[in-house]
Amino acid sequence: MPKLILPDGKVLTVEPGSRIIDYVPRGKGLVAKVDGRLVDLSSEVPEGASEIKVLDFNSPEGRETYWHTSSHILAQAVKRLFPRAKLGIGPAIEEGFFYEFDMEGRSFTPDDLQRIEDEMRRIIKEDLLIIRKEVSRQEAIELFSKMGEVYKVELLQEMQEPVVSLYQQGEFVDLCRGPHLPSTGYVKHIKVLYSSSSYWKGDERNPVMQRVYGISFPEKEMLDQYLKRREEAKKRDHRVVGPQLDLFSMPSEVIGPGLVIWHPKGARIRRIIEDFLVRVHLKWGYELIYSPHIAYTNLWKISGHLNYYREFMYVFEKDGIEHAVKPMNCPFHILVYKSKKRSYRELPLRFFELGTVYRFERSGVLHGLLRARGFTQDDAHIFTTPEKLEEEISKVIELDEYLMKSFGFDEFKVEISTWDPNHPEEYMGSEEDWHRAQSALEEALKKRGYSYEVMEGEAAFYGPKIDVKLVDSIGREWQLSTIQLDFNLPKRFNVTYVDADGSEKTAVMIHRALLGSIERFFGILLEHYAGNFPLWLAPIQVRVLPVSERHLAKAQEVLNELVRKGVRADLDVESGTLGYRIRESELQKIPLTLIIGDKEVSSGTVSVRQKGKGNLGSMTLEEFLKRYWEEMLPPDQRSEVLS
RNA sequence: GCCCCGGUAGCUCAGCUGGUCAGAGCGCCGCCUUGGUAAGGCGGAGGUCGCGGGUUCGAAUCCCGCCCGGGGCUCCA
Repeated sequence: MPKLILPDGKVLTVEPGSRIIDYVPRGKGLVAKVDGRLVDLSSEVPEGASEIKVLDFNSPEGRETYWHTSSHILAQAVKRLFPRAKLGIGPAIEEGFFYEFDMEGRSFTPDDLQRIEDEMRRIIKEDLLIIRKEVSRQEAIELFSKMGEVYKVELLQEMQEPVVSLYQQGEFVDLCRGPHLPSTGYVKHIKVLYSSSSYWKGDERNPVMQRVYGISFPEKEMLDQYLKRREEAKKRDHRVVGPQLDLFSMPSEVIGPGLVIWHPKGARIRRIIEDFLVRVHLKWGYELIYSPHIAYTNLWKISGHLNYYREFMYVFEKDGIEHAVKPMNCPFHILVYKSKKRSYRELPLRFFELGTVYRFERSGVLHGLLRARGFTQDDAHIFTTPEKLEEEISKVIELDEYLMKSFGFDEFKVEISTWDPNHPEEYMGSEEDWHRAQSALEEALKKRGYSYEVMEGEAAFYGPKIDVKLVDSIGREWQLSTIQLDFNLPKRFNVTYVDADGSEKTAVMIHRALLGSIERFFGILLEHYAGNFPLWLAPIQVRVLPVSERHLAKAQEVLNELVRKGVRADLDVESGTLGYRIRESELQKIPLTLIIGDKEVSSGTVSVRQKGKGNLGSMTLEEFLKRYWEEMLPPDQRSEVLS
């Protein structure tokens, strides 16, 4: 007899041929997995089934089904309001769902979206049964042709399957693989978020579709929380906060899109980050190098980049020779390596550069600091022998972990991109190279205790890679570090070393950028902390604030002492009430404010106010410095660091 | 690049069915206030309404082109 496991872990024995939903109290399950196959809750227990798992919103499949059904409700609502809308596709996405429509040149207004949302609520209230039907492909083509759903017909014509499934809820029928919730009433709290245009099948030669995005949850609180998080993310937007705190600007109308100007305070933070990176890399056995910003395009002809990268490069001609601004640093690092004959004894060699590169990204993908045209990579290339590869990867991961934790990120997600073993001909390098490299990556991660996901077939043609995503303070994921093996460039540039037996061998090359780009990382950091940088990164660590002009001299004295000790401090010389100036200090997100008035002058103390914590009372300047000194230093310069 | 939306003072935005439509708040400057832990009061300066062209007696407002920004552009029956 098949057994059925409810989301709460309860196990029931069930009868084949009976409906799964009959064993599941309403609200306790959304979709079922029969021996690993996802099916509708309203389907029957198949003959020969052994295990049926009922899934709820806590499972990825449960959420996906929930959102997928939500997208059908969205489509039904749009069809009711705009009968001439033609259906495109409507999947669940990572968070939420969308459905796209051909609106005959019309686009949705905010008012339309509200009406759609209201209609969706009505459909949910109607609690329409969702019925699966299987028909022949031909039958389906006829049905959708009759309905004028040309896109559905197109999809059907591209399909191979002789039988397809339809899902019907009330008057609405859609071509869909499913599974779906049992009825529209299973969806509880929905919100239409925004609309945008896109192309049918993502191809700009195809008709324009109008996409409507939405989200839904079983609990009101979940929806509220989601909306609050979106709101919070919007408030943290680095493109708003950055200029607000006077850190940087991007006056694109004057200098062009995708380029950054670093203002004094932003430049300070950047310099602190860069100095920290340089010290740490030197400590970890890297050599610091510099390379030029331009070179003959021929250099990238050798590297092979020019062929498929040319449209992203800034190319210009001088003296009849074509030059390019560098879109990457790799070739230069290789040239450093090749400047002399290398012995296996000196490997691994690690070259590090804060390399500023320019890439002509398509205008539509630019996004503040996160996707710019000019940016600086924390780029390194490691040349090693195959024997030392795994240990070297392990070291890189350890360094990555140290850096991320130093910047306040504790949660990571790791992916390994491997080749597609069915198409080895699409990749550079031998099968042996790939197996050794991929297992080196996996072993290194395992040793460091990381769980990871293997993305088969996702590797570049030139080698497998590790990508590290981190999770920020409001739960968003960011792809940052990348550690890539390269079998291609060492061959193209003939990167070799002399081995112990006197033979010349090709070195293994690792590209790695851990922060990715300083600009992008800075943007993420800014959003992660919502501008409240930790003390060691804060552009102004301490503001000295005299209560009145009488106390200015004393305040100046305190400031001088702080500056002499190397603390980044400034003096508030504004007029206005004390309350106003404290507010100003808070809004500027200055971590520490020292207030100096009559009491402090006479007792020789300072009144300490910490951002977010308020008034901490009075203490001597020495006590204050002792208390915060360590925190003001970069992580590698604190006394608890032993290495 | 393509589609949709947008560009008004340093910032956030109102005005936009053509005619006191050059406005508000914040910020800035000045004066008064010298204040004890997140907004004291009064006054003032500040704008080629993104740029160029067109329609009109008249354009921030309507039309066209360009520049720049925002949201998207298979996670996919």
